Amino acid sequence: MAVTIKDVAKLADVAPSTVSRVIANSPRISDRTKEAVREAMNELGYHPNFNARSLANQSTKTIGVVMPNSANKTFQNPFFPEVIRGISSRSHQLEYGLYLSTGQTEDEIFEEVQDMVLGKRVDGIILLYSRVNDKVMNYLHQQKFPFTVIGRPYEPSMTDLTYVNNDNFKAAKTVTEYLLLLGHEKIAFIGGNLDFVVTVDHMEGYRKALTNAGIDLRDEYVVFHEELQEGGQEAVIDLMSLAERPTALIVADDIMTFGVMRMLAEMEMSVPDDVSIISFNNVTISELSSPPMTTVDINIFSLGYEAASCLIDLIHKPGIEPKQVLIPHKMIKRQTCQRLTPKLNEKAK
Amino acid sequence: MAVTIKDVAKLADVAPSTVSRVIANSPRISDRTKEAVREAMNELGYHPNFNARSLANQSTKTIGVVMPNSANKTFQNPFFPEVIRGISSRSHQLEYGLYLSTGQTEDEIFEEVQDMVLGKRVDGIILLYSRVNDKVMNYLHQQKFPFTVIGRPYEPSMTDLTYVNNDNFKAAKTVTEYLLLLGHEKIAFIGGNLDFVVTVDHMEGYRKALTNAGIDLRDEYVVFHEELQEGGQEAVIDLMSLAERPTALIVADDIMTFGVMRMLAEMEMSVPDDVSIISFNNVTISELSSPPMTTVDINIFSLGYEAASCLIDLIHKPGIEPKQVLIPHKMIKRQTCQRLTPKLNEKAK
DNA sequence: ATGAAAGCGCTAACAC
DNA sequence: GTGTTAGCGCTTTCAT
Repeated sequence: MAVTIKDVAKLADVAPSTVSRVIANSPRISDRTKEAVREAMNELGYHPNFNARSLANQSTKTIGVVMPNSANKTFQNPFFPEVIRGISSRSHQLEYGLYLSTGQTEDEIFEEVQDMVLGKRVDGIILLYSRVNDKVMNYLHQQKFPFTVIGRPYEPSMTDLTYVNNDNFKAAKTVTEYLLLLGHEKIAFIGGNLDFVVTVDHMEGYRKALTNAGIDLRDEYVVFHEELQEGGQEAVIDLMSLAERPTALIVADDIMTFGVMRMLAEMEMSVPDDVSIISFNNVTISELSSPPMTTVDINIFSLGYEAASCLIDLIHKPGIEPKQVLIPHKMIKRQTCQRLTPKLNEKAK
Repeated sequence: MAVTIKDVAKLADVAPSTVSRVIANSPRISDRTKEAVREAMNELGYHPNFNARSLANQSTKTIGVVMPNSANKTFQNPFFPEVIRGISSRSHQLEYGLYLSTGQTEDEIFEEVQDMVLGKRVDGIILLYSRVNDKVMNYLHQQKFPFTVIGRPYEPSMTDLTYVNNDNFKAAKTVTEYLLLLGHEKIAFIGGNLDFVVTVDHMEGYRKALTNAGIDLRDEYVVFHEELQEGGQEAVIDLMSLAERPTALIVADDIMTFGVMRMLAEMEMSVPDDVSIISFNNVTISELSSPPMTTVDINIFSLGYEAASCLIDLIHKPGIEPKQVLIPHKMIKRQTCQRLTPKLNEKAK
């Protein structure tokens, strides 16, 4: 079909194996022949066939990126383009390609992952989420296939995994303490899907801070919602229907916060005068809410970048120690948090 | 290494070719042997090797997705996850995988694309953008490699391309007319990067509507900005510094609109009381601006879905006629447009 | 320093 | 219906 290594060999008057060595830039080939072969390549417009290479090499130079089921709107979150940008960036540097999962349901994704590993379609996999008791993660683990997780494995027993994560527990704790310092005591927590480990960690941080402060955790103040924007809106309805309205809200995700703020505006409640809000992620549009939201920057790009780094390391040195990378976070104070005034406290009742 | 077709053949006591035929579910194999072979497969846990298949077949069953250079923030737009979701959905149905470009600059991307086609890494390519005089598009075209474009080719002469697009000209024209009907005459246009064909089309639609209405197009009212959110903010500064401020804004992209609205809020100008805004795309967060923005839904998911459909068609039937698919758009009226009152007209001066 | 040849795992043309 | 065999294009011992 196309021009192959043989054609080049013929033209350069050498053996195919020599051409192969030139491609690999083997030091055992004389500069003279290297030159000649390269010339022949150019003349013929030779380009190595990827599949042939992969087959002979048992290596594809591509990494699989597995997203959560895109059936629901999770995927709409600007979080994903940004992690992928991070992964992309590092993969490109290290000359790895990216293969994307396309499944919409958990089962479809599981099938795809099996295909990727058993069919040797990729050299390693990055999991873009960490769900409690996740089939895919268990499978990869048990297959001993190179993979890294963005987030933390749900089981402490999975100590031999490589993952990159934020200290979500601490972030949530700090954020709660911050609100406490501002005088808030009725602090509600609007979490994401409880199946995701990050949600659990947020929850625990929130709980811990309250406990430390000697404040009872009220069940009515803790709600979880899967859907991003709709969830935010529903959560607000639930929370603001309570006899004792919260004066501050901790929201799992910036996009959700947009929903929260929208609904609050509709109720003619003002942020931060009537209620303070702080959330997580600091995606790019976050600074464009009205008012701009206070949030925790979790360094999404780095999460992706490091995950790719670790994975490729894992691929190159199979026996290597599992590594846990913690990406720092940082509170970004903008305009949705305010000191609680006694007057507001009244009003809230 | 792993279990191959030969192992299965041996166990089932047939020839390797028979096993291959069973995989392809060839009708020329008796049900009896099919059963036997399948059993052997299960017993051994056989899974076909992808690379071997691709090599023998000259077909990879994967499609390359090429994004604009992610170095700048273009990529942050929720537009991309959504097109990809569309592409994903269709590809999955048709059992194609997705391979993503990772290059950050135009040159890097070009190199990658060459690799994909020359290295036979993918069977076809979807271009997620359409830039004026784009190297990649030209290359693909000249190589006669199967590809589809989301957007319209910049050259009318490229009549043999398959692409899926919105009628961006018409959408922009309609939107301008709508503002005109609301009594606005000082209508500004905030466009995206002029290198993108969509920007040109928007521009033309805007111009046409004004001309039809007998209104002169003022150069000061037309600004272009590459960066999404920052661009929106800068544009507002420029526009509102004019002696005669516009009373209405047409913004190329919802995300930009967030920036626009943020800046307007900072200037204490109210939307839609002081200025009306209408924009394009209707990404998911669009309804969560305050106030919720009026925008044109361009059906992003369908753009991706159809692009994948067309491409795979192109791959299966090489000689097929090029096709142009037009995805309908729809104005979504929310709360950022208002009839111009004489009083407002005064104020604007 | 280079060549010959086997093999990566699968498909397909050709036999029977 | 099923087996034989020759590739697909590259890498990699093993010779020399």
